[in-house]
Amino acid sequence: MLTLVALADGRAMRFNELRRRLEGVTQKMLTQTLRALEREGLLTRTVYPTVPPRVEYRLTALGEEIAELVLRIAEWSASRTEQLRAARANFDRRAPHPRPLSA
Amino acid sequence: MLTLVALADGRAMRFNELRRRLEGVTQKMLTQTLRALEREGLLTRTVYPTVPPRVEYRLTALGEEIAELVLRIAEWSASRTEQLRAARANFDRRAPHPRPLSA
DNA sequence: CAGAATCCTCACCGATACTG
DNA sequence: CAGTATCGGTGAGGATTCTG
Repeated sequence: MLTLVALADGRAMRFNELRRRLEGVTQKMLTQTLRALEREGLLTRTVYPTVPPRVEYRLTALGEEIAELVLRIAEWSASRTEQLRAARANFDRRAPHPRPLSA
Repeated sequence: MLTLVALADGRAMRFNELRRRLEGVTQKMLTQTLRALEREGLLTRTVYPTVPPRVEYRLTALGEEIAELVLRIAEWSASRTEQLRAARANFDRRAPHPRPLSA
């Protein structure tokens, strides 16, 4: 999801560059996610046989299509953070059916 | 995700009705998902104190906003199933770096 | 730099039984 | 009907180490 957003501007990005942009993601998960997206045909992985190695990831046409849709959701949720936060606070305050963990 | 899509037409739906529409979902997961969505303020849960009980779920205005965005992604992926399938097949055939589990 | 390999934990989820 | 409660396994993912 956010990996797609990080690439949504159409630029090619290197592995650690992505990793920095998606702060908090582990190397394992990023690798795994990129492989999955590559497998779906949403991005291409290009290895330049230099030393040190350089690997670039770039969205395919297919990838850009869905990245745009995902981006819209990201923007929507960013624009609604306050309402969402308020809803959560309200829900937790009124603490419905399953009794909360209030001792 | 799909729970939002199932409610995207704006109708109120009952628990087992949703469960049937989302075939494969367990009762536990559906309950859990509905609670989460309710907590985010994306849907309302209305209990009619009849016997047997009747509980209706309906998207809020906020929920309809995001449901529409999610619906677009669902439609997109439905429209691209063949390309996605082909990409997967191709990827698996060429089986990149991490050696596949081919014995 | 861009990973692969290994180990290990715990929380996710299914299955099952019970209830107002 | 619409849940809650409990148990148990399993696999996702973190941490760490190693490499071309």
